[in-house]
Amino acid sequence: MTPRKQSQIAEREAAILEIASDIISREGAHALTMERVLARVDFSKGTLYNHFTCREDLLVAVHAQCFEAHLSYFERGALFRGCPRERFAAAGMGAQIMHELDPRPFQFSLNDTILAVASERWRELFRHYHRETIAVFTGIVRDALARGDLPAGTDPERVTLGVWSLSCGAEDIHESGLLPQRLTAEDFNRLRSQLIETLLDGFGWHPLSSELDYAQARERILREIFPDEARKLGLLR
Amino acid sequence: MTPRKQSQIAEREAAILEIASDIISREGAHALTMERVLARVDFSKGTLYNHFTCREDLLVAVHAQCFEAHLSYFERGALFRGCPRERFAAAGMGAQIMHELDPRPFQFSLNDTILAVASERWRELFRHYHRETIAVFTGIVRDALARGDLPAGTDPERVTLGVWSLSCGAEDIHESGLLPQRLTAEDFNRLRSQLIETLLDGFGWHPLSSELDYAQARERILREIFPDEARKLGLLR
DNA sequence: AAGATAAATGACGGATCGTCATTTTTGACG
DNA sequence: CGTCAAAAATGACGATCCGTCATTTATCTT
Repeated sequence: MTPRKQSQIAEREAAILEIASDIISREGAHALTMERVLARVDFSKGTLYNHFTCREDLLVAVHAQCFEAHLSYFERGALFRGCPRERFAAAGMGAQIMHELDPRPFQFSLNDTILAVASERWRELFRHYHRETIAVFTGIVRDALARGDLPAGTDPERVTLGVWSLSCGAEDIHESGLLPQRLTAEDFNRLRSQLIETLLDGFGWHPLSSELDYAQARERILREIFPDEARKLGLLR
Repeated sequence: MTPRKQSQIAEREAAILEIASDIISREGAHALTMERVLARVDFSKGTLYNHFTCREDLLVAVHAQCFEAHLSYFERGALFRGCPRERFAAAGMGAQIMHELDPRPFQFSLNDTILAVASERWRELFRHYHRETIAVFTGIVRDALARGDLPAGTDPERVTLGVWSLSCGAEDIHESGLLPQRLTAEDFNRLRSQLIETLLDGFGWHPLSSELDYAQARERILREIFPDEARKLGLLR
């Protein structure tokens, strides 16, 4: 296979994913159909099915890509020079910043049955990024445990699972439109962050949110880790 | 309309909901199609569409029914004679017991777009039970606030939202099969309960889980509130 | 240039959706 | 009971979407 040809195929794949992602962000996952992708593309159905074995496969691929995009932000946040609890918050802020730069509603959880019918290629990529993401957060929790910031015997995976669940669940509920009062995206993100901090307080992770100046920590994180993005969003300078 | 006729229509509706619920619990919501419901019923498509305007409408109706079924258990738990924190736990146990008696995987959150296309009848019924359920929990939180068990100024709705999010999110993640280790339903329920208790500790809701004998509280709740169900499940006597 | 391999095509059968003109049932009333 | 209007039930229909596969086209090898 000539490189020319290879890159053409890769471009096409990227284009499909871009279109699929656009449809999902505009109208939700249920609106993603192969026919609609085809309508916005200049090659045939058979070629589309060479890249993605079925509708679910494409859905998983979009999710995997989204995970990949988030992961780099999580990792940057985890590099913040501060105590583990600040680093954990910084990693979370990474996702929020990314979301504000490119606001695509996104569920990080995929149904079992959807994953099952997807191709091995995309399913494993999705699982890979999922594991990597969990690992970033769990790594920070382990650091906190090593320093004695968390009670000995705390299961690091349980902390991550709790935060992850809370985050996904809040997203779900927000998207269902069933919240008593309608919140702006910004208010909702603040609420979610506060709930996560409350949960971490519940684990006894020091310094507790009452012992930490969050406004200042947030300022430092933005300045030191996400300066360009923060400026672009008008959060800095 | 003669009563004979009316009850026949009501029976039919119940039958449809039962079949739909069965399909969903066996194969997931994606497997619910009008055609498959029709295949298990002895009347025609047009009649089915007299009861439910579209697939999504039926989905919302099933969810509303499930909410209704849970609500009575939540309410029973809330009547437990104990401190608010115990009552909150008792309400949650109600849902678990019901789930074990009739194990149907269930998401309490419905997509915005699904609710939007459903008929007003079922959508409003769903919203009604949703609000009622939230109100049960939020009522207990208010009682705790009134007694000074929670820090003054705590927003009761935020507590409920946090618990609800955590609960739904954990369910999602469990069903995605992405947990590192595979958990039994029982282990998962225990894990979820513990995460919720941790979150409530984070809110500073006294008595904290460390200050309370949970095994004993659980025993009392089963004995006093859910004696029949607990015995049937072999949790008592 | 010819043959072999890989990629692309789109027509097709099948499932499902939701509609609606038509038929059947029901109930009210003389 | 017979008539007739309203209500309920029917199922054929057009439309959308799925995923396949025999065929055509492009690319590579020698």
